[in-house]
Amino acid sequence: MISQTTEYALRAIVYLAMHSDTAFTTLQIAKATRVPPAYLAKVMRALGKANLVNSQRGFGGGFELTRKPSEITFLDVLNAVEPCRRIRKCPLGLESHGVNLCALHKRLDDAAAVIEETFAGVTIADILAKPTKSIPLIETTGVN
Amino acid sequence: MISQTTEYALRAIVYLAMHSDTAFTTLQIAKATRVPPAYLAKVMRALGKANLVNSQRGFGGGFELTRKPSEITFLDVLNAVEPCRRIRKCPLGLESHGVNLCALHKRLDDAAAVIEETFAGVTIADILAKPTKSIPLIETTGVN
DNA sequence: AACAAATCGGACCTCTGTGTCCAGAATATT
DNA sequence: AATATTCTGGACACAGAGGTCCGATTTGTT
Repeated sequence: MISQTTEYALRAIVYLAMHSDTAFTTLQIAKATRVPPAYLAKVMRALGKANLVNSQRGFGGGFELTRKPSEITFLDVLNAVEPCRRIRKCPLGLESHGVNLCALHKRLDDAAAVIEETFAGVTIADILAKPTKSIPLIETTGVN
Repeated sequence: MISQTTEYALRAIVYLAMHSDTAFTTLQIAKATRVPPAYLAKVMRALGKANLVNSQRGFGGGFELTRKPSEITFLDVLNAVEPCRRIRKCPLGLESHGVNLCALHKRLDDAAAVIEETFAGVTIADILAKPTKSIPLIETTGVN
């Protein structure tokens, strides 16, 4: 359902959110999130263009979030890398249907709508706050 | 969200449901549903393997549903052509996470789960019954 | 038996998502 | 000023989805 690229983008954003106010290089993020470094570089550029992260070149540079984790939603990240394609008009091109979707396409679009709405309501801060057995991106040793 | 192939498959199934107890050739279905004929042939084979349609070769042959529209769900069709990939274990391969998804992946899997559950609850009969302004696959002239 | 109508199966093509790589531009340190 | 570090932008490679095509096989009609 969700593309690989979107998942990578979310991992990176979550990682940055876990270590606020510090810049991280592509390589650092890639290592921590286990995303192919060269590909993550491309994803980070997309996140930059969407203004979700600031980038700083040169020595000591890297990426950091442009706003607080509580102000970044899943949908923001999704839209940055893979625009959510809703069904706006009849895919068959039937003139008489036009914008009035038939039951079939209405149902399909409803599914997309649910995802969109759900993701719009979930922030990165929610992910950090949620107490689960596993901590995002972190490998816990038996010591815990 | 939903693949092109799945949409094609649904169109074909809905079309057959609208004309029960008659066999239709790939070409007939393709024309009515506006799906590329050669590709629909491949999709129909998949639907046949999933036992959603019966196929009859030779003169007068074609496809028809194996069961009543009320007994075929969206999920049946989805699974026939594009198995729904849920997140079963940590995509990073973190040992400590394993089957206990972290908040991030839990959310992503939840989205997939919602689609899966929703589609499991919608039958082809529902699509036919639903009175909307537009009738699935049918171009209505101004006469209506 | 011969023929025509259909599906079946697989080979092949194209395009997009995923992924790699490298030269160039910006920036901090020395 | 020289150098090392890091992002930027684009070219290239690979795999899978979407799509085409054709010979082989089954089946009904004549």
